[in-house]
Amino acid sequence: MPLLDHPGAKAFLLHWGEMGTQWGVNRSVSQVHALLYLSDRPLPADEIVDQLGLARSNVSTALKELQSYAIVRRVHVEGDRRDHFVAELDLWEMLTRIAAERKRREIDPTITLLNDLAQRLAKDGSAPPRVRERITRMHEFLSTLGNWYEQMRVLPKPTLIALMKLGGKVARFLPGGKKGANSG
Amino acid sequence: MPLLDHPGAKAFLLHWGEMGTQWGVNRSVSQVHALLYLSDRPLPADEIVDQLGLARSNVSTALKELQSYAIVRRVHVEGDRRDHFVAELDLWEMLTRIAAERKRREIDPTITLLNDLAQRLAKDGSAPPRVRERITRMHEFLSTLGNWYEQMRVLPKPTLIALMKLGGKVARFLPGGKKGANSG
DNA sequence: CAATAATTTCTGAATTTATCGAAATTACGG
DNA sequence: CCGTAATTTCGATAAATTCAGAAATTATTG
Repeated sequence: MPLLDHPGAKAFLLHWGEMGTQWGVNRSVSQVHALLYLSDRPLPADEIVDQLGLARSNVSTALKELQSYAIVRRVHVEGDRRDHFVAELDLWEMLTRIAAERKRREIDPTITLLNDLAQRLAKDGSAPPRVRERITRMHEFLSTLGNWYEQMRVLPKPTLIALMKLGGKVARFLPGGKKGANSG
Repeated sequence: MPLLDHPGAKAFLLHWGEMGTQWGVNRSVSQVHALLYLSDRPLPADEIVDQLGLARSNVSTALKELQSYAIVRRVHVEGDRRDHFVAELDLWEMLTRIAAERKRREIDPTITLLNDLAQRLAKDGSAPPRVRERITRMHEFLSTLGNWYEQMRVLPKPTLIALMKLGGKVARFLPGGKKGANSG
């Protein structure tokens, strides 16, 4: 029985698809992801086509995109020569992989560009001072964020989760921090 | 002299525009933002039109959108009856405002939907168990992230900056944390 | 409060992006 | 290897978005 016969499953899938479009991911890609996320078994492309009513080629492209984010992977199913696909089910893992890939695709090239521009502007006497200053600031800001991200990225997942659970309380540990530092 | 006569300024602006499209913001909006960010004075809409070569109506819409994120604001310029606009120049402030607005527009409604679905599925005996479990998990995950965000949001900006500068070292303060906890 | 400047809203054209179906390619089983 | 199933690539079309210009609205000045 098709997963999407269930209204809850369908509602989730439709919403997830819209969500994708708002974040610059095309609807087919996020719908395929939603379907695999809800599925209790690896699905072959054909079945995704049937359930979502998309063209075969479209599903192929979507699967490739999802694999490039490493949040879907190909698995072999005994006795079936078709490829099957499963979604990453650990949501924390899913989030960090998406973050990693978006940084790689979008943030890193931006930092590189800003770095070039900032260096060029520093030597260019004719550059409007404000432009130099603002681009330099933006470069510093994104670099700082990038460095922070790199440091978080390498922490073990349980550590990250613990930090998140700690929430605002982390501030207690800062030098001039709020009352009650280190005491709990 | 038009700001964009400078090649560095122009390169920044074009890149920023593309960046926007990849994150679900339309190019005009992010270009207007980039221009205001680089400008050393408040600009009236007309001047944005001239410098970017966009239609007046577009600029109007873009400014409205940027104001809805609270990263651009209208200012009055002595002796000129036209509205003028300036961008938020504190980049940390800019980031937190964008984050706040995107959460409000996209994440919060998703959590609401997932909450409804999870509740409904819990009572629906006919629901496929995997669907129930996965939707519930997603709901818990996003709620946890949302709660974390709320706690971070209310911290004073200097505290947030200090935490970011601390980077991976925050992990030292966790109960079973890495070597050297609390000793610095 | 009338005249006009400034701004916003609306509509349709142009461009871009998403999606499809056919054709080509690749992988597999006999 | 040959035939067939499975998958991907590619050109064409549909859908959606962006954008300009006209019309309507709002604000400001004298």
